[in-house]
Amino acid sequence: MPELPEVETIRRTIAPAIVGKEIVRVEVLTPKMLLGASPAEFCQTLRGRRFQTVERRGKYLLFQLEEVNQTQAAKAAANFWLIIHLKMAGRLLLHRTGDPLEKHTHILWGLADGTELRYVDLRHFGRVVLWSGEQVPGLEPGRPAKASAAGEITATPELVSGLERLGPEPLSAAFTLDYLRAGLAGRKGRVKSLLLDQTFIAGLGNIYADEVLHRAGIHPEREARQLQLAEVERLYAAIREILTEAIALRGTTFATYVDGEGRKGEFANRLAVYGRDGQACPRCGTPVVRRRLGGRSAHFCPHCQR
DNA sequence: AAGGGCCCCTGAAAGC
DNA sequence: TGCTTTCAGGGGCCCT
Repeated sequence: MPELPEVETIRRTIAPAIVGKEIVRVEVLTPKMLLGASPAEFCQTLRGRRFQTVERRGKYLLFQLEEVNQTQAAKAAANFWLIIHLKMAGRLLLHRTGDPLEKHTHILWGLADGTELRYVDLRHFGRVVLWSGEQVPGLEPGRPAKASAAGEITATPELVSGLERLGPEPLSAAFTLDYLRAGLAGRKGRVKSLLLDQTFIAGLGNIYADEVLHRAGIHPEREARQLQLAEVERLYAAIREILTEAIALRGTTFATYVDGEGRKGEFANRLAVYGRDGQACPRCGTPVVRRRLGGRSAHFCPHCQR
């Protein structure tokens, strides 16, 4: 379940190991993970290019590519991006070329220095898109951008349209108390459902939504528009605090998550409610409750969260 | 607008 | 003990 802190940790561990390095070999072992290009197009386009930047937007990873030894004209003509969403169980791992292949390895990028970036995904839910365009859609943290004109390779809308429609980055200046207040006002849905809505805020998933609501002392089933200003202020602070702390601890390993170096995240030790149903709330000792909400499990303290 | 259900998929855990 | 069923979940999509 990589959410914003896990994806950011992966970005930070992967980036220094691949930026500036040329891709000399690409293998697609599971074609269905690819959108927008055939395996042959995918491999051919990536070979001979170099990772230029690695960015994150919400739970998406965005790899900008540049051609090795290209002229300025060629540079302008073909700007490619690799867009990856890890969904439930996707992992990006750094290996030496020739290391034994882990089960559920789907894509390999062999680099010129003998290292290899691997996409591994037990659930096969994640997707990888090759995107051609001057700019990648939705990159600005504040407002969704319109898609730039695509080149000869057209990405399948599914993944890219999700990227385009993302709401603001919760740790950016674009995510203000006023934005949160205005967004909650008038919404009849439950506050937790809204926190999980990626078009409202980018990057929260089930774990951090539950943790944020616990820190803010707000019941997940509260109607969004009924929150008082003091509660919205607590919610706003909790979102930024929890995400910042989780990034500092390199994310949460609950089941399968590891970063690019194979390391687990340490925020699991800090979880107050998620996965702790029946155990004592760290604040008041009341047993944590788990309840089905919108097809997902919600964990909360019935005493602290009203 | 918002909620429910379905789907993708595998492996762990629970049920029989 | 061993086979079968259930469940977990990000998010797109469809239907009401």
